[in-house]
Amino acid sequence: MNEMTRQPATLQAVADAAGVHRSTASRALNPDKAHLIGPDVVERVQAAARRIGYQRDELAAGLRTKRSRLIGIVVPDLANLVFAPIVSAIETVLAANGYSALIANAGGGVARQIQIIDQLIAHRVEGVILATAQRDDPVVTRCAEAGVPAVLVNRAEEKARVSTVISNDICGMRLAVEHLVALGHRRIGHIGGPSHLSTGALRLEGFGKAMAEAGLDADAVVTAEAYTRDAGRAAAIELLDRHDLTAVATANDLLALGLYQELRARGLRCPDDISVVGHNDMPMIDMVDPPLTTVHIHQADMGRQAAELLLARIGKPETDTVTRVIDSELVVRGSTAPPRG
Amino acid sequence: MNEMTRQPATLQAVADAAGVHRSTASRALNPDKAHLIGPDVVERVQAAARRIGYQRDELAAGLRTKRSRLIGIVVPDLANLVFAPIVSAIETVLAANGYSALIANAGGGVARQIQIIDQLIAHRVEGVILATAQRDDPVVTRCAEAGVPAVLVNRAEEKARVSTVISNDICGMRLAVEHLVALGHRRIGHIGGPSHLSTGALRLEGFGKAMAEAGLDADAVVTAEAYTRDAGRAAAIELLDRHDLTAVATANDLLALGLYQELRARGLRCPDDISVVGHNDMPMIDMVDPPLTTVHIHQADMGRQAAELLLARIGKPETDTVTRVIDSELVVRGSTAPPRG
DNA sequence: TGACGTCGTGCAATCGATTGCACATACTTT
DNA sequence: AAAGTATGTGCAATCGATTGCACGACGTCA
Repeated sequence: MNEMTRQPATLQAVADAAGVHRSTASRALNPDKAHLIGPDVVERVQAAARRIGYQRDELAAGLRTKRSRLIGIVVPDLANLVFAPIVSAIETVLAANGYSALIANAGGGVARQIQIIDQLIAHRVEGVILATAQRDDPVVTRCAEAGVPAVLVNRAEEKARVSTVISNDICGMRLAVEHLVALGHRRIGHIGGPSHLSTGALRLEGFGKAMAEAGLDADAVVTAEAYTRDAGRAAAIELLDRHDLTAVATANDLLALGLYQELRARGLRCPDDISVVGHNDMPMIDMVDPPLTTVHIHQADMGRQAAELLLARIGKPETDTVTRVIDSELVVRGSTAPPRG
Repeated sequence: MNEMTRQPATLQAVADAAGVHRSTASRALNPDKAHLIGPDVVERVQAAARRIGYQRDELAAGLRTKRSRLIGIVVPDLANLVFAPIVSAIETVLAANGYSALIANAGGGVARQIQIIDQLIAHRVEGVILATAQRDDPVVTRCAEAGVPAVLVNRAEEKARVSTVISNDICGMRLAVEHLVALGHRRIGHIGGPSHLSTGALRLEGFGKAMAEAGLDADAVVTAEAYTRDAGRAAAIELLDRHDLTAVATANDLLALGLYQELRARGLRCPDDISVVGHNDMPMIDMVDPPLTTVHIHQADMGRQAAELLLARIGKPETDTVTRVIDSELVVRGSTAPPRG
């Protein structure tokens, strides 16, 4: 019950307390090497370690072993609800495997992102998970240069240079359109996400394909500047000014909320006047008014798989890069109904 | 343009490239010590560093300097929307000061939390920010033992051992009650948070005081097991079964949502039959049906201040512990109205 | 009894950067 | 011109843990 509060106990202190050399103590404390040491000594060292409250210094150990047990996670914005479940799931998997998560907001532009990734590299992260990927992402390039394994989640690059876990964006948007068509809608518009993001591009593609299959025109399309309510509303204004629609499929729930606001401002009612379908099924979106019909993506599952992919890669660097596409599902709530008349 | 991808450049390599000793290179690259070195040499070293793509190894540097430039953040659940803005703000401040955030989910019990904090300590975090504090928290004790500066955010301990940033829980709840009283409500109930959390205890206290000041009985009180929708609904069932109320003030928005569900199940309408006030004003809560009247707490501000407090403490360890109480504000939306009849 | 394994432990180098100290050079000062 | 003072660099120890190698002790077998 010593007062070990001032100077954290070092391995040398344990060794002294147990009357052995510090290398012996090191081995005794390492499950993988403990068999090299006599059982009685192992016991003695472990007892000493417990007694003086020894805690291994990951920093020092990492210097020698080149293993920081740190994984970097980069998200566009932690406060964005879409990413919370993904990050949470990633962290859980990492923790279960003895890794800690170094999480960074990458709000700003690409320059800032590079800066962030360099910061992570400086901490010798063993790998990174990026939720920020653009269709051609300089950050991925930077990771490759630095030899840091990277995995993409939620957003993909145009050509898959690294392992990636995304939802089936094309298929998801198809579900949305098919649902609207089945309800009897013909004049269907689309509020798309930024085109430099895979989600924006692929969901737009899915929209086009599904509309064509239904024999409908897909010309009522406006692209939002960002995945925000405000950008959604701005896009909605443009879309509604230019087209006479009975339904809109949006690339993202926040965009749908922006559309909600504009509908309300125009005195239009959802779903009576216009049906709306979102995308992502972010937390709480089931509580909005009206409850949003949306495409549910398995965020926790994506996060988990991304983490597992990265850990596998770290364990076996020559592993092939794979792209996992997670199917999404339509969740019908109150924002869609047959068109009037 | 060398292929530096395999072995990351070391300081020694920079020194060699610049034709100086590595200690000189170290100083030339450190803004605080660069003045010790000749301007021309500094220039030469920096050029060399740039040329071979040198990146300082925080791990190795930290070993010597005892500065990891890492801050631990512990939250109950990253996927919980209440914490997202707080964590996001913390991370932003840390990044601006050259620190990185090591974030951990502390879902499980106290044992798991201790394990997590030990993991953080093993990474030699220079400080931790805890959003998990119980009224008497063993994790805080553990930090004190290990000599790691800690700051509490959102939830406080009963006796302030470390600096803390919380919202004015008592006052916030008073605002809620006063609002309901002003509308004409007399029979007002309360769904409280877990009593081992400061938010639960203080908001309950605020409820009692405000009711007393209004000359009303504060006996319609039920405590929820946790801050979740399900626990809120369970508490709502008990509360509604036992009391005939016209309004309920809840300790948390999620609890209010649970109450919403139960009201709907019973065919009661909000605010026509029962008014509801939430607490926290979490993201998106303005979009629920009906839009929730709630007490807005300045989450980003709290996160920012917590981070600043911690950084100040790290810079100057003898700093006094302070408790910052951030005033909250009532946001009136659609879930409150005068009682009928 | 001597050669040879095996097993357990200690020694010392190593990871990469930082820093107190010593030393050499140049520049004042009297 | 000698002594004294900046000024700029190099040397080597240091942070804490890991690990290849060597060495001593013990046991076995011939």
